Amino acid sequence: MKEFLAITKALSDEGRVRILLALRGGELCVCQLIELLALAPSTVSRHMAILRQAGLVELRKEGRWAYYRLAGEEAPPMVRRALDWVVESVGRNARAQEDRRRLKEILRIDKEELCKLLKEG
Amino acid sequence: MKEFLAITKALSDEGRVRILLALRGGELCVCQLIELLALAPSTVSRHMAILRQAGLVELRKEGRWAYYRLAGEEAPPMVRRALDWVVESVGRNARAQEDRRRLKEILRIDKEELCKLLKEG
DNA sequence: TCTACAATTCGCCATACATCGAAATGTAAT
DNA sequence: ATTACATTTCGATGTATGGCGAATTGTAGA
Repeated sequence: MKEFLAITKALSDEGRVRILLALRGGELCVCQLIELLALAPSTVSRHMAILRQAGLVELRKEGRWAYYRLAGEEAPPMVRRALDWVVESVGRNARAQEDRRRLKEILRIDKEELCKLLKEG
Repeated sequence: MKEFLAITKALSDEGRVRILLALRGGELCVCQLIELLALAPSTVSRHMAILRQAGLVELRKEGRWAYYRLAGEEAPPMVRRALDWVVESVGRNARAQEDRRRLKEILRIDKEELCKLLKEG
């Protein structure tokens, strides 16, 4: 029950749901999610910790960068079904499509460049 | 997205999840849920309002009594899948089984009798 | 009409959570 | 070694949420 509630709580924030949907296209760097959601780095980092604690996303660290991806096939059925449910329920949402569009643009920018831009404003 | 978040928020409280699982056996009166969860009537009523707003349960009023049941087949797929997910994830939980046992006993008591007992404490 | 009563709504309190900026962490480059 | 920098952790603040008791609502019976 605790694990289940960790998932439902993780899913009960719009920003975190948007993150999960954005990760459908493959792993993303934290700075890319910061740009997408327009939130403070500390806030996004906290969101990722919550998603990770719930088992919904996995982390890969490479140098200074942190890449997050959706939980894989080996994840517990409870988690897999949660992710499927999210995608089927809000994957075609207006907000989700807008994010998809913006994400394409964000991915065009080099990561290093993107981080610089974030600092300036 | 708003409807989806209404569901995830509704599901992110243990008491409300227990209520949904208890309703698997068919509709229940509010006083029966009060007894099962050992919460104040006002609290249970609020929980039911949240579940109803999310579309997860339906209400039937009969005289002074209010009966709640799980959303039916005609409910949106998002809701149906949520309920299926809940049942499959925590339906066999220890807490859920204990509730099932206690619910059997509660259902043996006449509703009028049960309400009287609740007043006394 | 008046009373009893199941359920709901309201007002209040304590706790949990989202957010931010500042400080800390750890890695890469100079 | 030192600096630069992506990310995380920490501390503070405002808002949301769960809980209760009191007051309200609406229905059934006296």
